[in-house]
Amino acid sequence: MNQMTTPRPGGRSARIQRAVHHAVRELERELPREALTLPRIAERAGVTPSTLYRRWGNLAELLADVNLESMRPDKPPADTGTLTGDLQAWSEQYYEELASRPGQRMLRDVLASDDADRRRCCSDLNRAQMQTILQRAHERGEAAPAVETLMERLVAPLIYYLLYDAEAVDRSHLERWVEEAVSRGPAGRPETRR
Amino acid sequence: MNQMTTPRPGGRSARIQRAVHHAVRELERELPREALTLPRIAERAGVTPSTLYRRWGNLAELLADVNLESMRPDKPPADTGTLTGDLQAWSEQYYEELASRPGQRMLRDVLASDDADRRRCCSDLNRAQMQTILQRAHERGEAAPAVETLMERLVAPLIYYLLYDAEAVDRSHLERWVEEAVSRGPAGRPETRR
DNA sequence: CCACTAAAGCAAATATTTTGCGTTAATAGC
DNA sequence: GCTATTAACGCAAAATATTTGCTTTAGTGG
Repeated sequence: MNQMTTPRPGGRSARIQRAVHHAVRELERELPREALTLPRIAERAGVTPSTLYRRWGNLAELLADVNLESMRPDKPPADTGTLTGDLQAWSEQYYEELASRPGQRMLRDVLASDDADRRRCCSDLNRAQMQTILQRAHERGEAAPAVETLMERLVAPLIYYLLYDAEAVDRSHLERWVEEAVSRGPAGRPETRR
Repeated sequence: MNQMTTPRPGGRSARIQRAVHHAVRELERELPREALTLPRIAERAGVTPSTLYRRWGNLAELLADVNLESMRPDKPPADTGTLTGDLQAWSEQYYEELASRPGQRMLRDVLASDDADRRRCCSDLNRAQMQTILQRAHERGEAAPAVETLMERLVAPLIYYLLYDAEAVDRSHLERWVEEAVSRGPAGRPETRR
């Protein structure tokens, strides 16, 4: 059921997968969420609905699959020269992306998925970005917290507010979370090991 | 669309709402999620499906409404005598509740809702629990952090992991989050004001 | 190039959602 | 209390969406 592993990648299946993903992205831009229907997607992709039902099971899983792909970052986080700067830049762009109408929809559609692997994968994308930023800090010789500290102090609050009350967040929140993440808590001094 | 404000609370509407909520809770225990269908709920509640479509719009919003009610705590958090103890107890029971199969479903169904007020309400339930615990700490004369600190350092990481990777959490995580939440970060000393 | 089979297409059978309209019952004004 | 008003419900027909059995197509391995 997971599209990560396309069986028979060498032709029709892959072609259809691309067509369907493309159709979903187009229709997500054109239609309000409640008008997104599986037969409509099938028609746009030039495929019969039963193909989609057989491959993805239902609309929710299809959207989760496509949106997870859309959330995959196309470029590594911006390099601003400092750990704090990198985190600040990352959090701002991440917030912009997920606070938007389509972003909110993506986030919710992915998290609504029944597939635990898919959800974990989504978190791993965030973690990988944090790793990249920490790796750079390390190379510069900056003291840097553990990756889980960044997940708990920056990513988690950010996602929490994006999900429950996106409007309540502003730049000052992001700055505070970044600051508190890099200066680590009293429970542990800043760590340098990657 | 929101059930918080039942129009004509004085009779049939309220009766039907109760019957429907009850039917959903029963069927959630009896059936796997994908078998939960709106006509089935209507039948169990002794109501015609069109009533449900007209009042709630679709299955997702109905489930979100019912599950939000289910998440409303029936009793205040346990009083263990200390702030740390209260937070530890609360986080353990909250984790137990939401890491379970039905808990995971509740959480996702509520957060999948389109209704921003409903989602915010869900967060406010958590915040109110934290407030209660802080209020007690204050009465005992304990130093205590601001409520938002608890939200960011304890509630947010907890929810984040429950959503993305519930199996990755164990008691030691909870203990750490509690500890780091009460000892506040370097960015601000423990606060006493409520 | 052929045999095999996973995946797609097609179409009939089900199930669901939506809608128009008549009916019921809660509420407000008297 | 009694009546007028109207929100919400029930019913049933129509429109959509989903499931399923069977056929066809086209990758893949020999």
